Amino acid sequence: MCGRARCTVRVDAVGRACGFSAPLRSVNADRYQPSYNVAPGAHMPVVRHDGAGDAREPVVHCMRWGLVPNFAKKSEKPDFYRMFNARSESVHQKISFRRLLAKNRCLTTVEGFYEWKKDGQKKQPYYIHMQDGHPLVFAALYDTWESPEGDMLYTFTILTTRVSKRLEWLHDRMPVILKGQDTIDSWLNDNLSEDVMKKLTQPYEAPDLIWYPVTPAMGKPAFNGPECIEEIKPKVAGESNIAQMFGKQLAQENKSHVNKVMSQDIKDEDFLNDEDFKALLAGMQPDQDVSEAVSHSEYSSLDRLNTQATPKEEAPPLIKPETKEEDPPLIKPETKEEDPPLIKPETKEEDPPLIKPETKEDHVPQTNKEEDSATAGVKQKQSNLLGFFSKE
DNA sequence: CCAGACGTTGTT
DNA sequence: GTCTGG
DNA sequence: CCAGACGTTGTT
DNA sequence: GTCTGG
Repeated sequence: MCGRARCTVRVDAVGRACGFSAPLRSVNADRYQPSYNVAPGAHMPVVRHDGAGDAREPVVHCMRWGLVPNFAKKSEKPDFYRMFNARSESVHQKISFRRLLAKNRCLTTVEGFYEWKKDGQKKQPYYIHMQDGHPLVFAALYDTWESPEGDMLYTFTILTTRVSKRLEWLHDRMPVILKGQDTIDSWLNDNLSEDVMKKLTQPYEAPDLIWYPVTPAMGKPAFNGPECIEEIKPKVAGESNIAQMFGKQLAQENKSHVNKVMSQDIKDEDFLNDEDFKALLAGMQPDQDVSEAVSHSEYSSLDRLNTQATPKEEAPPLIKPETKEEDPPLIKPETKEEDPPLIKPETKEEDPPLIKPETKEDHVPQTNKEEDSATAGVKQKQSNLLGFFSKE
């Protein structure tokens, strides 16, 4: 599945990432805060078609992740976590999604997403992304919901599918990644047959989708800087020492067949690098000044790629997830503070202060007051097609 | 007819 | 909105 | 998705 | 465990 992502793509690069050569009009771009750790509820750039007939055109519309269906009760707060994913296998038999298939398909682009793999008690997050740093294009559906105040809320959900063979050891679901222009166009334009649908929702198998472990600190949504995607050495039971060496070696082998994806011309400037991001946090415009940066964006961090980043095509998982668990490493790693002893010593001496030390932690942006924008509501003109999705 | 649900994970 | 359950 | 809280009384 | 918040 997909419940967390890095979304730092610039709004003006989203269209290109989806294969549009001309710049796209944008809607509510101001609400989008690029982040290395977006969760449902956040605003993200989405490409959808707006208008009908001759006026029909693709736009980059910043919407909130997590579908709030049109019929949601106005009496309660919108819940962005209930439907942030939609299973592609069942999407046409689910009431909440089926209605969106004809006219409300859209795309969203992220540089990568996170999955947590449980290793015993611990959960280790991994960052999954294209080896060359290009954004991933996800298939998505959007809907609108009118708030009690009369504002129109746009939300979307990301389609998921079973995982590719390669990703199997990590997880069992993954987002529907559209690969290639034909696939993207197919999803966006109004001609979906069952066959096409099936083809589009195949799990992404190519070896240029890679992953590595990242700091567990990114589990906290407020931890949303570039550190989120820094590779760490997994301190995971069963994945240390030998396994790591193996992974490293394998990753190197795999480096030999890196291939380029899509024929588009995506440049460094399309991504927020660390400098841009810091500037952004500081309230500056990413575009102005901010050195020329570039230096160590995607690519330098890619050089540090190692550890079982890329399991082989059909090779079984390097590390058998179930096989280990309690296996002590051959060589005792240096003192791990986190290591739970077999028997819990009661040394746990956390004296609760009478008064909670104030958790200075968040500077979380303000609440979004979905104000009435000049945006016209979508004129949904029902039209032809789609007798298809009435199967069971 | 009206009322109520409408979704995804992951877990042992 | 649209489907299921009573 | 993960993180963090999870309660009452009565008070200035 | 279960709910809320981001």
